[in-house]
Amino acid sequence: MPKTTVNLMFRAFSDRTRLRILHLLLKGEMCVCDIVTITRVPQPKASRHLAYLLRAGLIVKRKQGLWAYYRLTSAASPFHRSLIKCLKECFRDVPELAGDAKRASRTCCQPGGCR
Amino acid sequence: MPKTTVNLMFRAFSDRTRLRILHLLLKGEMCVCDIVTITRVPQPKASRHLAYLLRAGLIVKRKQGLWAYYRLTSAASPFHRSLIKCLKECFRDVPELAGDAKRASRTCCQPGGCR
DNA sequence: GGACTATATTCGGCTAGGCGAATATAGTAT
DNA sequence: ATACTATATTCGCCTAGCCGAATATAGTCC
Repeated sequence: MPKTTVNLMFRAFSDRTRLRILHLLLKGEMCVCDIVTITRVPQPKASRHLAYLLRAGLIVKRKQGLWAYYRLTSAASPFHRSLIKCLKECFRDVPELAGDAKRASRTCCQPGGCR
Repeated sequence: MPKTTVNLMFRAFSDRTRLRILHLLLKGEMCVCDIVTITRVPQPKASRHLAYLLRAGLIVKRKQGLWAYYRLTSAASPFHRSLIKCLKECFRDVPELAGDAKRASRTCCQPGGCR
């Protein structure tokens, strides 16, 4: 029985680290080093989860020189849109998200990234 | 790191069988034997997934004599409500759901269940 | 009591997936 | 070339969780 996109997406949301990354990307494109700085997650771990999200079709990658920028894919289906809504709404239910948001506001995170 | 309710709920939605069961329960309360008949899933497997959904706080159980009836919990948080919206919207993205719906309409599934 | 029914749980085996640590890749700079 | 930076991947280990098969529980009926 092959897995549906729906299953993959739910699964992607079910990990705490991935949820944090996805939530960060709600604000827009972000490079790996910013994600690592903000979440304080070891870099290989962040990259692994980003690869997972990429496979699930939830994010896209843009390579520029040495940097890799990720952003959420634009939601094509109503299902995908609702899922993003869930993401926004779980802010108060996941403890780490507040701390991430605070650190994100202090991190440059301009268009153009960590430079 | 303890798991949040959010994580548990997403995880609960990430299994195909559970998604089918949850989708059935959108129509209202249902007993295990109806779920088994409609989904054609082996009974122990259905019970196992129902136990999982119970732990995740997504459904509640009502025991009446020999029968066990399950229904969705009423969504308390905005997050939970959006998640249920996702459930409704993934109908066309998960192949089995159409067949389940067809069989559900042929099954009695009245208030009072399979009897 | 025994037989029957509906549901739940346990067991063993297998796979997915999480982690830290180490290493690889690849672009930039000198 | 070397050195440095950002990111990705691999490795080995461990846990969660899925499955079918078998068994247990528990309520009903005779």
